[in-house]
Amino acid sequence: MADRNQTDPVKMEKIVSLCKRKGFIFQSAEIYGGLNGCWDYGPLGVELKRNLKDYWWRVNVQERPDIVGMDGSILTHNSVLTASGHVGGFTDPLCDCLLSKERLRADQIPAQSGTAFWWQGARSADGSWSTKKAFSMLVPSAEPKDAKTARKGAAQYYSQMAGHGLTPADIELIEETTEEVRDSVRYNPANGSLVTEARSFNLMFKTTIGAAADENDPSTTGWLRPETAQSIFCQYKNILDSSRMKIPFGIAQIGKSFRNEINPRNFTFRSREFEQMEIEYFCRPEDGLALTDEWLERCLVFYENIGIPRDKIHILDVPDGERAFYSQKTYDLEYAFPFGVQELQGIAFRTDYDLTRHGEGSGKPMEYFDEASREKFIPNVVEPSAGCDRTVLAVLCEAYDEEELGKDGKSDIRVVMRFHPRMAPIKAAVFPLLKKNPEQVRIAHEIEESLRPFMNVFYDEGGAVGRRYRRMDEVGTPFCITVDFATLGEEGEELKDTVTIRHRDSMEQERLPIKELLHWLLKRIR
RNA sequence: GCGGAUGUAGCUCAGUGGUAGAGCGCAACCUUGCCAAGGUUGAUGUCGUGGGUUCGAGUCCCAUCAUCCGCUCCA
Repeated sequence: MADRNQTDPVKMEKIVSLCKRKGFIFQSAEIYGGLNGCWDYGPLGVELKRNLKDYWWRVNVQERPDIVGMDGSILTHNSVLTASGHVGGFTDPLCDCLLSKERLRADQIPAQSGTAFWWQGARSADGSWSTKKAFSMLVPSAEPKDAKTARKGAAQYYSQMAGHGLTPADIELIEETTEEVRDSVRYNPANGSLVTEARSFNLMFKTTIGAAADENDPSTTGWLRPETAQSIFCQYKNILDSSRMKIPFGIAQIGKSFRNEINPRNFTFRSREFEQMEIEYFCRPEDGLALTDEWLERCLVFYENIGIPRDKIHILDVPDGERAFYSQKTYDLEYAFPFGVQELQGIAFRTDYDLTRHGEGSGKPMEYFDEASREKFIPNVVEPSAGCDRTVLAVLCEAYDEEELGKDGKSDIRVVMRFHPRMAPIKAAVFPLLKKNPEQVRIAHEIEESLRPFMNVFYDEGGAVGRRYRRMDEVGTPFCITVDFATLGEEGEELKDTVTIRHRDSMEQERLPIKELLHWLLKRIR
């Protein structure tokens, strides 16, 4: 297995560049400077993502009698996320000490009074280094206002100086001023250093519902959902009653979720707005562990079927102490992205935690009555939860390939997106060999029109045919169909009404009658 | 959030205070009987954004936004 920390920034840059150049993924609001953590899918990207979602839905919902789908609202009732623990669990105001870098609870810093020393920056005596970073240090009233005490504030500047081969003795503080402060909570009691502004660490997007809503009134507070799971839990009873499902059964959902990530990173991998593909599979408590393993296997098969081989998925059996407290078993499925090994999806046995919380929060019964055993119990749940955008990104990374095709001593690098045909945004391209030949053009258009109702096809007649093949390689089109002189019957009656099919991966060609094309393609792209 | 770097055409980048550039790509035409870069012509720039210094700023200064790398964080 490859080193977990191995990265390939150059490859990642090439993928990001190709995504923009060919219309897969753009930065959101790019013309206004970009919106941090948000991305837009272009014409090819949306086809790719739709292919992924459609295939996932087909495999996990339509082809299974024991799973049904739903599509919940994104705006979420305050009580739902209060009951789930999302609202109360993580809203402490936190700040960072500028000196020690430790993280402090802002509401637990005692008010202090004393003299604050301010500097607008620092420089070395010989002028070889300087910084204009402002810094402040509090000397509490109880201590003598000794310049040496205050000077320790220069420690803030030490780490930067060290990089320039300087020692603290060389430092010269710029524009030292003092200020008497009373009952301030902006200083770390442990070392006197200024702390950053307190920030709330709730990662959810809060909003108000209703035009006259009050931001501080809990009854009009709403949230953009941080996961799709909660609406499944909330509707579990309605779905059970209306669909006549019996345990074990699952509810699937694909949809947008939102997290106000502190630090979006790595292209679309960590976005503030993202799409999830989740299943909550309800079962008897004693079946949860075995089902978790079953789902692990199913998920691995799914990834194989979208072009990510089994040996590229790292299975992390999350150990005790690192799992969420309510989970008895969690697998993280990871993929070696060019920026490191990162989580694609989780499979968690969440016990009866969620339904119990919503039962308590709503006061509504969540029990299931099992006719066979005459038992009443709160179903347990196994949750395979995949990130849709992350999977698209993994598919892109896995597909990206460069092939050396040097000829006559000249270097020629072919960039190919080796998508599985069922994921490819464009399934087939149709070319006339020569655009000046009206018959070839006519037949090529006829083929294009005959395929279009069944798949995304692309017609092109510009430039040499080899160039058109290469353009299709770069966007991962698996098949190119070329109408040539043989199609017209100029090379014998037996080749009349046949075309060449050129394969993206091998660059090899074969001949096929036009009337067999549709069937031939459908078999390969489904 | 912290530290470092970067931001100029669709992409990759050059431009060191004095008229905005190249390669590739793209469009049109020519050429082309099956695997890119042959010929001719052409289009595309708030030099990330906003201030400042200057007679003059892509270039210097400040702020801001975004991206990348390393920490941190990820209920």
